[in-house]
Amino acid sequence: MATKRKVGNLLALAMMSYLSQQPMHRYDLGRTLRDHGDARSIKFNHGSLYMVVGQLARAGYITELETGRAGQRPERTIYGLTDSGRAEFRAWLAELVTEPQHEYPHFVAALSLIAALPPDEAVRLLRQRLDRLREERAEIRGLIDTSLAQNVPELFLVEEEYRLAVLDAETSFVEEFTGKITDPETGWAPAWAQFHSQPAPGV
Amino acid sequence: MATKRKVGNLLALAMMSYLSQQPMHRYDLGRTLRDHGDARSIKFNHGSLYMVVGQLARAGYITELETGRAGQRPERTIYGLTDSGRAEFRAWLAELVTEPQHEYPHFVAALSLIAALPPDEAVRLLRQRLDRLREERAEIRGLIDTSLAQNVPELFLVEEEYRLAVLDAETSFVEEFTGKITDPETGWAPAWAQFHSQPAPGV
DNA sequence: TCTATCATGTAACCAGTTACATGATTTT
DNA sequence: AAAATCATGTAACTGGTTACATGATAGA
Repeated sequence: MATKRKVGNLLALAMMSYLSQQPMHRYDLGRTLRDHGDARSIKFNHGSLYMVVGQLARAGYITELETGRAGQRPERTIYGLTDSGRAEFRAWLAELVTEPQHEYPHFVAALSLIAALPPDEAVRLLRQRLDRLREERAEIRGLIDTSLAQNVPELFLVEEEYRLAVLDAETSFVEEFTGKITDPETGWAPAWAQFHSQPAPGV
Repeated sequence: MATKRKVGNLLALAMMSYLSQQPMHRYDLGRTLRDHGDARSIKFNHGSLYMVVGQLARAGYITELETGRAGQRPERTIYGLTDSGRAEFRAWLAELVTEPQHEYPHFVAALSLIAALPPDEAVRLLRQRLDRLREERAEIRGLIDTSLAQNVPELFLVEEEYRLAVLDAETSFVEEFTGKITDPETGWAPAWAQFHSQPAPGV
C-alpha cells in the first residue's frame, strides 16, 4: 500500500539525497542532478526544480540555511535537509525498494490494443521495434562500459544494468510473440485476420 | 521521436479503439473499459473520462452523433469516431508498438539512489521485494489461467504475458544484485559500508 | 564589444484528480 | 419506503510544463 507522501515527485527524493550530503542552492541541485546523469532515471526540468523545492520547503523537509552571494549574481538561498526530511527520505526510498508499483508503461497499453491492427501490420511494427530495442541496448551497454572504464563503481550503474535486463526480457518477449503470430502451423494470424474482415465506417 | 499528439492521454487511445467498433455514450465507454479489464493497462477514473472525451471532441477525433434517452435518465450523448480519429488511432498505436519510450519506473529511481542506504539494509529491503514480486507473479499467472479457462484467446492476454516476462527479469536481476552485494569473497558490502561511516547531521 | 550561454526567477497555462451534487433505478 | 448503487455531470484544486524575462559572465 503505497503510503501517500506529502511530496510525491521523485525529483524530491533525489534532491533530498543530495541535500543529505551537503546543503546546496537550487541551481547547484539542478547542475548536480544533470551532471550526475540522474535525468535518465528521474524526470526533471527547470520548472519542476523550483516547484519541488517549494513543496519540500512547505512540507518542512528542507529549510533555508543562509543566503549567500557570489560576485554580482542575485542572492542564492542555500537549503539544508531537516531531520524530518532525512526520515522521509529513508522511509520513502525503503518503500520504493521493497514495494513494486503498479505502473502503466506505454508498451503495455499498446499490447492491450494491438488486436485492433491487422496481424501482418502488427508483425511488421513489432519487427521494427526489435531494431529499436537493439539500438537502445547498444546505447546503454556503451554508457555502462565507458563509465566502468572511467572507474565508476558498478554500484552506481545498477539502474542501467536493470534497464538492460528489462530490455533483454522485452526483446525475447517480442520475438516469441511474433513467432506465435506467424507460425505456419499454429500461428494466430488467420483467426486474427478474420475479425478485421469488415471495418466499421468512419463518420 | 515521439510525435507530439494533440491528445496525449492513453485513455484516449483505448476510447478511440472502442469507438472504432461502435458509437457509444461516455458512460458505456467507462463501463466497457472497466469490464474489459483495461484498467490494468491504462489508468483511468471517472474524472479523466470526461476530460479526455472533451479533448477528443475538441481535436475533432470524435463527434456527437445523437442524444438518446433511455427511461427517465438524463440525455446521453452518443459519440462516434471520425475519419481523422481513425487515422490518429492507427498512427498512434503504430508508434507505440514500434518506438520504445524512455520511461521512469519507480524502481529505476530507487536503484539510482540505493547507495544512500547502508548495504545490509539494502539487502534486507531487496529480499522483501523478492517476496512481493513472487506474489505479484502468482496473481498475474492466476489471472491469465482463469481467463484461458474461460476461452479468452491468448491474443487478448499478451499484455499480461508481457508483465510476467518483465517481472521474471526483474526477479532475476534482484537476485543477482543481492548476490553481488553479499558475496563473501567479492561482495560490495564492505566498500559500500565505508562511505556510510559518518552520516551528515540533520538541521 | 558583441554574442552566447549561464544563472535565476515568475507567470500563465494545461492536464489530471478529488470532491461535490443530484436524480433514477434496483434491492431489501 | 429506505438504502444502496447506478448514472451523470460540474467545480475546484493541485501538479507539472512552457514560455517569458532578465542580469552576469565568458568566449570570439
